[in-house]
Amino acid sequence: MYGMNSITSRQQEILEFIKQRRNEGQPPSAREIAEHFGFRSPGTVADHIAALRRKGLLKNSFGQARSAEAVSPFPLQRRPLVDIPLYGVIPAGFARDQVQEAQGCISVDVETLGIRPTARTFALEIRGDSMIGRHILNGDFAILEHGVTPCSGDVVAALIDQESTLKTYVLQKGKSYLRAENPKYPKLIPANELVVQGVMVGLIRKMKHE
Amino acid sequence: MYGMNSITSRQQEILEFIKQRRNEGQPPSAREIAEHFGFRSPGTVADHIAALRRKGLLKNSFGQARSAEAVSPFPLQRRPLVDIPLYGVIPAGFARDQVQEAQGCISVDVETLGIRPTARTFALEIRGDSMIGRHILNGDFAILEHGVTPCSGDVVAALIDQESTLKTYVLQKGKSYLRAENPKYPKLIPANELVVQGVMVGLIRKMKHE
DNA sequence: ATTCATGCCGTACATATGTACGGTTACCAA
DNA sequence: TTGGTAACCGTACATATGTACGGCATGAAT
Repeated sequence: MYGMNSITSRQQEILEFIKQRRNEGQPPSAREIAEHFGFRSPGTVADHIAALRRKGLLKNSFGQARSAEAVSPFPLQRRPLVDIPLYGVIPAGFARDQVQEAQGCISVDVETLGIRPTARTFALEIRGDSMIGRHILNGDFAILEHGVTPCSGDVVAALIDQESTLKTYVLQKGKSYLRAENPKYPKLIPANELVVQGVMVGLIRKMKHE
Repeated sequence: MYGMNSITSRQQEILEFIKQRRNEGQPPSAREIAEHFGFRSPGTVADHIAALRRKGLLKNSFGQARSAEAVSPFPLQRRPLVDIPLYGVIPAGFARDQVQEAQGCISVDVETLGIRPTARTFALEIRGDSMIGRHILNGDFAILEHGVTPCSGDVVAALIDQESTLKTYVLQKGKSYLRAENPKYPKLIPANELVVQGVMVGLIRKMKHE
């Protein structure tokens, strides 16, 4: 006996192909796999699928079209994703079904950010360095959640002068303020009449690297 | 005529269902949609699919199983994802097919991080505050790319004393050093003999928020 | 009243797709 | 040699699945 438990290079190729196609859209059908590798028989693919199943590397439902799914090289390979709409400026009102203003979309798996798919989650590109004291930089993407009551010390997005800005929410002696985390912006703004658009729950930074 | 161009609530429901199922794994078949909504005819689903296509909200290939795909409410709805293995400590050697040591997996869409799917991308959970000067905190996840030659000023992961640490790579007078970005760690380590494991290209932060 | 889109039912059909079965070749091990 | 696995080919067959066609009811617009 040889290669009983380890994966062969051919099987590796096929597994990679399936994973790739899944990420691009649909998992491939058996005949699509056959065509890609030049097989003239769908049975050949079935053999490989069976081998990959035996070795616990692939999962698929019996008789279901395009159901091949790679079992995690990692404990959990594909987790539920959230599609987070990306706004440049937060609109004043949150109309539930008006997502037209979204400028883009960020997809991150839920586990990574520790977010429950609230559907009230959105992203905001940071402008300025007013929150550098909290290590939030210009160009970062803040992940926020709408409809959560902020605690003191939370970073929140609020609408000030038609512009949404990120600030620290401070509760002091029963009064709430917004504080910038940069000595250049020493202002403490009363937050009584302000609309808090969301509480920050995560951050994504893209390093400029050309 | 009424409702010619706008989407009806029923169609909205079906579109949402398709999008949800896509995110969870496979797009649904027509009969699965029918079952979910209590339709007793696949033709009903076909009608809705046709309507959604007419309105440019759905895309699907003719005759292909499970190919329903929502056309972006955003410019691009589902983009290619990268599955980034998450290591606690980077192993000394990078064996191409040994991914067992991965402790988890982060899924982010490529566009967001501006990464080409190099398959040599990995993630690392930050320990310590040695890079606080670059606004990288304890508990952050660094996204790194292996096999890239670092430029001066890049943040890199290097293996020091069996531990991988994040440092700034500095090229000075033809010599290369590693520098911590924290006054508490004022050391400048010669990088000649060091193995640079990867260059940092992105960062993901999860705010502790219970 | 007439027309048209929506929203559904049933049935039927074409094909896309998974799966089974038998055969072939090559390689490795006992 | 004998046995087992891998890796293919061909040809079926069962079913999963998309699609077409005709029909019915409702509500809105003309």
